Amino acid sequence: MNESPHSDAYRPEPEQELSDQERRRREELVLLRARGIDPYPAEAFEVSAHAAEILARYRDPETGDAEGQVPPEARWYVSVAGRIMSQRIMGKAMFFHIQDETGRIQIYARRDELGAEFYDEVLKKLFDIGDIVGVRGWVFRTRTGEISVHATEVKLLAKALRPLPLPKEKDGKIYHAFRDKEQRYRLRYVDLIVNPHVREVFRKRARMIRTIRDFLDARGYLEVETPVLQPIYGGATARPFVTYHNALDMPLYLRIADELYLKRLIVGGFEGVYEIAKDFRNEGMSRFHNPEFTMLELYVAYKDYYWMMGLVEEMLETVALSLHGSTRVPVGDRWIDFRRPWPRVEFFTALREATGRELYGLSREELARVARELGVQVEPSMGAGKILDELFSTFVEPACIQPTIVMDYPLELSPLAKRHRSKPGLVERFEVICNGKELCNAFSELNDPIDQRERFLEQARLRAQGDEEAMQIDEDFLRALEYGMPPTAGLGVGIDRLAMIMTNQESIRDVILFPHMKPESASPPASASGQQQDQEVPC
RNA sequence: GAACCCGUAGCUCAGCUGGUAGAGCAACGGCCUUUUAAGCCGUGGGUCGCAGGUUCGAAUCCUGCCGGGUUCACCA
Repeated sequence: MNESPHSDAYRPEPEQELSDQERRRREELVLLRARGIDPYPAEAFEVSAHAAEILARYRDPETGDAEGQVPPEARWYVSVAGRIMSQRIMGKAMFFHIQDETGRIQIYARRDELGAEFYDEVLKKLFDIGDIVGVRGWVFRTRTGEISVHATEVKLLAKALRPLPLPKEKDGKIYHAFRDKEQRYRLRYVDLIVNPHVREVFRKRARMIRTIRDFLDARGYLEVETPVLQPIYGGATARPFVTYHNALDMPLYLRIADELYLKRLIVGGFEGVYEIAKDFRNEGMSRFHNPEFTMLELYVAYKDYYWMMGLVEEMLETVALSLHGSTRVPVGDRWIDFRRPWPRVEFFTALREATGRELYGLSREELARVARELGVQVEPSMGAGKILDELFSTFVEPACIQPTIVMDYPLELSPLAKRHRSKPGLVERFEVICNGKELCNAFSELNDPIDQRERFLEQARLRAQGDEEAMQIDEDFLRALEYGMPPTAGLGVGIDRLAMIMTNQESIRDVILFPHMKPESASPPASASGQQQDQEVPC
């Protein structure tokens, strides 16, 4: 790796900046080396067992008797590695816990077995909570019943120079937990070390995605990768991040959706394609929004949105069963039940039930008047679609806690969806609303190239009127449609929001390992205001 | 982008109608060979987010800035 110039913000300051605990740990490095102990040894440490495995296997009362009752030749010797998480030193013997990926196991170490000098001068004085060690020894059960490893060797594998914000625990209750959100998100590695439930959230998230992938693969759909850098962004209404390609001397956009590329693949003859990937939207941040977020998009040829409803129901029910062993998922102080089938309600019916007003067929002016009567602010720039969208998210969405399929959206809101087969002014589109938020969005895809061009032109008109989020005309996509796309059903699922529900987390930051944060220290890189940065970046 | 709340030791927090900082855990020294929020005795550690202002005196009051949280707006 190159030597790169540190910015002032990140250059570590010498001694004075360090806390007393950090200074002491750095001094210990010197003392360790003086004794011939490398605090960062190169060689591998062979691990023969993990904490959870030891606890599980030794639970057997036949082998789980107190030390001394298992003859030496019958002992189970193990080699474990992990981070020291607690220490109790009692003169000539000590206990400590180490934590590996699976959990914690207690270690018992005695001076008369490890050597007086090593025990007194190294283990007691130079090993700290947070250090990573390897331990060899045999498994036994202590007088108080805790399954532990009786150490015959303790080896330092990596010295920790910073103290851990360690919570205390008694009778299952956690004291002084590390819970400052800013610190937890910025120092996610520390969060993961000291907060086991955080590790569990991300294991569940991984299992969720694995389940979805297996579900789609089992049906023969092809997982693909499409461009993140796009010359024209499309597939959703949102403001993009702009970047710059130096060699081509042109701006590029980070994708806001995969949709238009995946449909090109359907034109190309694949009959089912999906992508689970990051999209990027240059919008505000909140506990439901991160600038980069994960989306599943799926397109299946020769299907329509009715078929897709069934698929989504089955897929999310499968996810719930996989993670919870039940279709019922705890979210906050209630349960969400993904058991099929879910209620289905038409967009305008839902609005009518929520507001007591019939809005289907009303003109823009009539909608604006009704909206104002209902206390919803209407800007002059808002079209009919925008007003309906506003009413929907005010009156319908928050009330949908259990998974609900809302179908048949107004045409103006859906420039990529096919016109409804029988209802004028509507499109064959549905959303799954769950826990008061949109979770999925799906249509019978618009495959009429002439109609698609008209929809794009309408978007262009909105854009000309100042709607920054209106879609751009993508001539290449239109060309692809002109070659002919089979009737196709498409689906988008917000993976982060699904993860929030499935892991019972209130903020999207709790299901994204490294959520976006403002820089810690004052000055962001100069010229951050411009989006046409073309400085050479050394790499 | 707006409103409200928050920022004190490594962590969790107290102190805030002004008088130059405290607790528990963590750390350091000592005792302790089955402890587990180990225990007992002793010790150190903070330019109270940053910068200004008011005042004899500011962690405390005022202003601005930085960062975070929540709600709203935009959106998924």
